[in-house]
Amino acid sequence: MAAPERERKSDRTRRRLLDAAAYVLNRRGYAGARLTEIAQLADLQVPAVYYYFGSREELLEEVVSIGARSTMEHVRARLASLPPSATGLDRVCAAAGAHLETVLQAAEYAAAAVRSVGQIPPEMRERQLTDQREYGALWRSLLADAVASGEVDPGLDMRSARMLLIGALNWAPDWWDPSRGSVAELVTTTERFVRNALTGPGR
Amino acid sequence: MAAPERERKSDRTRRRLLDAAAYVLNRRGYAGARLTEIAQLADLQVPAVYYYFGSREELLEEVVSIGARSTMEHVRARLASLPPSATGLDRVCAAAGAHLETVLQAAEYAAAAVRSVGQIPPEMRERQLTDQREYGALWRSLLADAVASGEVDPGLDMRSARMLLIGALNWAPDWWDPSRGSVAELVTTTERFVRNALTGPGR
DNA sequence: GTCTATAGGAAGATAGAC
DNA sequence: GTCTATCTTCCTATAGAC
Repeated sequence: MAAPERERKSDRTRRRLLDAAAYVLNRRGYAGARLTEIAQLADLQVPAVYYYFGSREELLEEVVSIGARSTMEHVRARLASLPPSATGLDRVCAAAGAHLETVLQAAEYAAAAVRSVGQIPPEMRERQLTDQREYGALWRSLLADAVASGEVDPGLDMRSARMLLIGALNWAPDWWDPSRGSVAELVTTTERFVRNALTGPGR
Repeated sequence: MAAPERERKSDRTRRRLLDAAAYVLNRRGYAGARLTEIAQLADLQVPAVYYYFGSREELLEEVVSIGARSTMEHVRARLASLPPSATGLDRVCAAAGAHLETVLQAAEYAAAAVRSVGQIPPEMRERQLTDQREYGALWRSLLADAVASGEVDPGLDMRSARMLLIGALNWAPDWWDPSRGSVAELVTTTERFVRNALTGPGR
């Protein structure tokens, strides 16, 4: 029995709420994300939110959590798809491209996660810290590998370089205008930019 | 007559309010910047704010405006101080370093301006657009010069590269921890990072 | 599941005393 | 200049009908 995994209506409504919350969170910031606006976007009245989530905070936290996880998954999947011949630097560039794709399109969630980190309440940040550290560790090891294989400019402090890199990617939702070009084009320039930045001059 | 330009008490209070607003704006985002918190930080009660500013919005807008201008001025000053022998790329790197210095230390204002752009109300953004365009134009011309003198990797789309670059700089306040190193060190790595990113590989 | 009605609180803003 | 008291609005959250 048990019909095919058809998504129940309830699940779809819940997802509509999360989608709406991610959208609003991106545009208004954490404090500015009002339930009225979120509910309206999801074609509901405010009280319906409380059928699905215990509180406004719980809803927003789930958005941030989904965003953080999906970015990590997308990056991991991209890395897994690379041929064994890929160098450490190739892997870094691929990760950068995948991260960028996620914050730009895969969902508003990733952008929301990334951009409201600085504004969420302390206890919530605490809970998200595990995921963040895991993602930070992934990048650290990617860069360490590239350094170890001698592909990276030794004149760079790796912690700073890593953060500059991630900053460049995370800021993209702020200025990127889909009508001015495809994600793919931007990803191409970005991967080149990253490769240049890390490789350095005369080798 | 007319005593030396001693700052009046009123001016000092006004500045305290602006400082407090910049601080809060950075940490809470645009919607989260409450007058109660701002006033408290400035050792005042909320109504006193209205003696100096017409509204909460007016106060926050002045913070953003000061931030945008001071970044531009700092960058301009740095560029003016370079020897005529500086190449286009040298100038780009110097501008990046100056921009970074400003958002990291010169004031909370610059960081506030840069980081809440995405959250401020539309009419306010409209008014700030002139300054932003001017700053954008400055960067465009810096990069165009560097391209013209053949110092830049022709494989890069310049608009994307410019935005990635500025993003990397603007994100720094989010992760930079003064206790882990000096601004000067970070500036050094950043200038190298930028030079690498734009120069490209084998020349 | 989703609504209407409403409680409870907090925020921006004003009035007017000092 | 700065305060206390207060108005109004808006938001989160709950009660309870359908």
